[in-house]
Amino acid sequence: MKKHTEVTIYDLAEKLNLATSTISRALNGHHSISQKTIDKVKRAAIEMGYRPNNLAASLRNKKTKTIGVLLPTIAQPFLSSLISGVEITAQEAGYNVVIMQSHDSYEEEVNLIQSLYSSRVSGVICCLAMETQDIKHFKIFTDNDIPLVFVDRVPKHADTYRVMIDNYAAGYKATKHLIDQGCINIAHITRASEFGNIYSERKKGYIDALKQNNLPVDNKLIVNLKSVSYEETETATNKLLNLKNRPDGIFAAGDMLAISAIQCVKKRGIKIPEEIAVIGFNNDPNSRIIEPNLSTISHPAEKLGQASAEIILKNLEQPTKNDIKDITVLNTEVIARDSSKRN
Amino acid sequence: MKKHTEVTIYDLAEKLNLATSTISRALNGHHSISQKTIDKVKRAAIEMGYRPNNLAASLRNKKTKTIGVLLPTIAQPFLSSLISGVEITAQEAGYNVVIMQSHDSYEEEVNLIQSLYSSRVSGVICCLAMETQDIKHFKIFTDNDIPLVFVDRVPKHADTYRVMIDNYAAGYKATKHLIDQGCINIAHITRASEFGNIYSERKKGYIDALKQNNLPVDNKLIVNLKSVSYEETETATNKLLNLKNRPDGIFAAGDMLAISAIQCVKKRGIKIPEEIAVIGFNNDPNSRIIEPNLSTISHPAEKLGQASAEIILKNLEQPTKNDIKDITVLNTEVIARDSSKRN
DNA sequence: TTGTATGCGTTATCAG
DNA sequence: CTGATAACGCATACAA
Repeated sequence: MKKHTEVTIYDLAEKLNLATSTISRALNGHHSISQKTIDKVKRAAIEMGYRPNNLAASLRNKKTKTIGVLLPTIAQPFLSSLISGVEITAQEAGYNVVIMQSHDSYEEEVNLIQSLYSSRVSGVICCLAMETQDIKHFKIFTDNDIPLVFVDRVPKHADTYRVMIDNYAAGYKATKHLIDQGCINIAHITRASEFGNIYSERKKGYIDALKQNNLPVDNKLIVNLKSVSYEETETATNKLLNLKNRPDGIFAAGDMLAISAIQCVKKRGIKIPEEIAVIGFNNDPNSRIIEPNLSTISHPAEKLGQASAEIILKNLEQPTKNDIKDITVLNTEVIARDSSKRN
Repeated sequence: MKKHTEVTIYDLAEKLNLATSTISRALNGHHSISQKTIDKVKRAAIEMGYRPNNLAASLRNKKTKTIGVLLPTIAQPFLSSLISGVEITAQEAGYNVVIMQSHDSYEEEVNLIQSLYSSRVSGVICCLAMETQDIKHFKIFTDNDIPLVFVDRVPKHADTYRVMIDNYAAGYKATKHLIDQGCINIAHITRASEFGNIYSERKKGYIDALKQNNLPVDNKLIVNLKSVSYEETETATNKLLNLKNRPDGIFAAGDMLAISAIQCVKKRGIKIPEEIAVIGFNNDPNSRIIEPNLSTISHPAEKLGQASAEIILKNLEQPTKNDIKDITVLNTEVIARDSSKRN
């Protein structure tokens, strides 16, 4: 039997000869209602197939119990792990998660932010699009006291929460690791710098590691790519390999970049790690499949998501009056595998 | 300046000396409103920082313009591509997407389904949890004419839309490919069968391909794993390699299974594809990184997502009175790479 | 073309 | 402990 008619608290009230307010309270286990009534109501609710309408409740309460997540794409191991962390944390607290992809487009990001606001999400977690150069479109959230957390690719100067890793330190560590393996001519493959500047920070770490270890910084060894495609990485790598002073180490700012580089190096018959040591960034699943296994920097994606969600939840429970929006920095470490180990 | 007070159509009405109904219609570009008023209203809306409250509209309209997606996990290349397909299609139509993960648990699936219903999503796309053995928890959607689409891991008998690949045919093709390469003793590594029976279909295809090519079916060559962990796959593979009649081909029902198997085979110093040819399933990014590159079955994940979303959208536009819920079957093909090519 | 009145399903306030 | 009623913000039927 189809019931084309939604069962509401009115129906329950009528059936049980009670007021809707009593039904509502009973359903929510309000303390001022006798256990007897609560039981009676709940039983009837199940019997009649009552399902609460969150929409109505949200409208009334002015809170939706959903967290909006906006990021460049979800089809990337790192980001889908991050979402997973958000989702699990939110779910435990009874929150839903709506996910949107900006596809690294500023325009889409702006539109989706509007849309999230119109949906009256309780909080927002965002990883900026590659294209994004300003964050004025987020003002609507801060203006309306909707907790906002930037994660991973975050603006450098902003009066909002930020959850991230120390990209500078990680870049330093990665480079230092190669130096420790005996590399003295280290190249850096990275992406053209952006507003969220995770890449530029990694690069700074790279440069400082070189300097502090008395190694020269050679701009010809630094490559800024527009995309992460295999082709672009291959030509860039080939260029490096053709240099007079061919690098003996490569620090790639992402695992896919590193993997493409390795594939290219191998094609040329150059030995890894003996002739060129390689380290990537992110600890993608792929890094354990490429041969030799890729050394990389661990990136606590799921924890970033979890931390972001927790900040939102905490703020929703007890809105911070003071404007202290702290920055959460999670730890990273070098994972040394065969692509760099020269024992 | 913070504005702690939401701007509503009432505010606009007051400011412009118009009725709220006029405002509402103007905002929606209703044809019965003069262009002049429309312009005036829209301008004022922007000026005053008006943002539509989707919640209220949804409650009134009884439609939320959001699609619920429930699947085992999003942190898997195949599934995150699928979501991506849903999301892009939905976004174009002005729909939002809420995503939930069952983590392959029946209990979680049931709870989340309730939650989706309570949120009054306009439609639902679901890939069943591994544990799930029945689908009575979805009855609430069909009972209330909320379009429901099962995708990929779908129930065999159900009066709902299904979007999937032909797992039987794909299993057959994969096996036939190995036979064509000269394999005569082909093992099959798969997962313990489930209600959504994608694996059992693939296995049937495998068996029929053997039979129709006059090859014996040997149960010792068929391995059913409980998980996709490397360890479990490794021990299973070792068992196969220790058999008296060692297989000369392996059809793994998933790329990760195939990759683990390859890694194990290589450890033993057995040559791929000369001594053992391997084919996987899904065309995960990983399959192009393992060496030798993994032959596999293409799986149109994003298209599955897109097709599912389109069915939901079409149904929302013009609800199907008749109960014809068709099954959409997308195409797959063999992608032959080095792990199986024995030219 | 515009205005009036009402309801969508809840919850909170205030009374009893 | 329970009940009556208003309000959340919007969109529609009906009137003008």
